[in-house]
Amino acid sequence: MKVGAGREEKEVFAAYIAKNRLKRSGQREVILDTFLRQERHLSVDDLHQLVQKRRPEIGRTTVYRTLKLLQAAGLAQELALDGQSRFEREYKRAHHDHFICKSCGDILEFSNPEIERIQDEIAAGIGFVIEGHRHQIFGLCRRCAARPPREAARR
Amino acid sequence: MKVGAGREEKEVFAAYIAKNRLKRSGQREVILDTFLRQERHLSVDDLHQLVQKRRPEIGRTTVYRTLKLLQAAGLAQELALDGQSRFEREYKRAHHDHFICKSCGDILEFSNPEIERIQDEIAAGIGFVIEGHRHQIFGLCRRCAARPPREAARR
DNA sequence: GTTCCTGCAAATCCTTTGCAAGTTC
DNA sequence: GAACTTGCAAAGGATTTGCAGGAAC
Repeated sequence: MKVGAGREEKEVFAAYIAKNRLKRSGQREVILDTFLRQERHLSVDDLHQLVQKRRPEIGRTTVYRTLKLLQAAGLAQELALDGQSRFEREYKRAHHDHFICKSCGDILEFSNPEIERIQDEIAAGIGFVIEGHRHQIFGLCRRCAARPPREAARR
Repeated sequence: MKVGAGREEKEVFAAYIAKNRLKRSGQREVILDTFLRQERHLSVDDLHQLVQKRRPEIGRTTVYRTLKLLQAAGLAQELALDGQSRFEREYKRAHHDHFICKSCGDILEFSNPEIERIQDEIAAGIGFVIEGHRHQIFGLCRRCAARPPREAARR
């Protein structure tokens, strides 16, 4: 991640806090900063663990709650997977969908304007007003597909 | 649903039972029959309630377990939504994806070969082997979109 | 008889909520 | 000091599992 990146997002968060008459707190600062330093798609637990390395006393509940704020502020986006949700940065990022490797759990992004266009077209055809969508493709990533029947990694 | 429909599926289920040395049971029969009579996308609870009208003593657990069998036999497909799963008939039905109305909960189906083709193309490009996908579009169905800000119906 | 099924209650898993104590403004 | 936050424990909701009793083969 680029040096200095995240500054803008921190300002957005500060503005969100101010606008909604909420309060700043050390926990929120650490959670946001930790979140911004990651490129991966983090589960709440992933983030909580990273946060605890810096401030062991911060609880999982606070991570859940802060993530809700980040979503409301447009900084984080939830990726609703099967068992648990994962979160990724959203600020100034273009819309995209995901490939999810069932073997190693890796998540790859993709986007295609043509698919979006067709979706809109079909929706318009039936009078459906789109508010959001979830397009996830499951399977094996290149590496896992290459590694034959061996056993699956984590997950 | 057409008269007599479901017969084929019952045969498929019987074959599945036999092949796997499982046993037939009244519960399974009623659950399958009830499932086949529905066109909607049923939650486990929906199905359980319908089943109980015919055989009040059948428990939810058995419905869960039978639904797993139906999936394994290729007769039912799970639609993994946010809070709870819903199930739809799968046997000899073409692949399709869903529009889900956030207001009335209605689920509409759609399919587009072009989207599937593009997906395959992108996957091939990154060496990803597709095993399945979930493509759900949320928003408001025609009727709910027409009915302005009034309050939302069920969920 | 053996093996499979069933229903209940209990257990899981992830996420949310109640609450008393601690912070921020 | 009022209003918001926090962390813990408890609550929730959907789904699964342990188990003893009951069917099917």
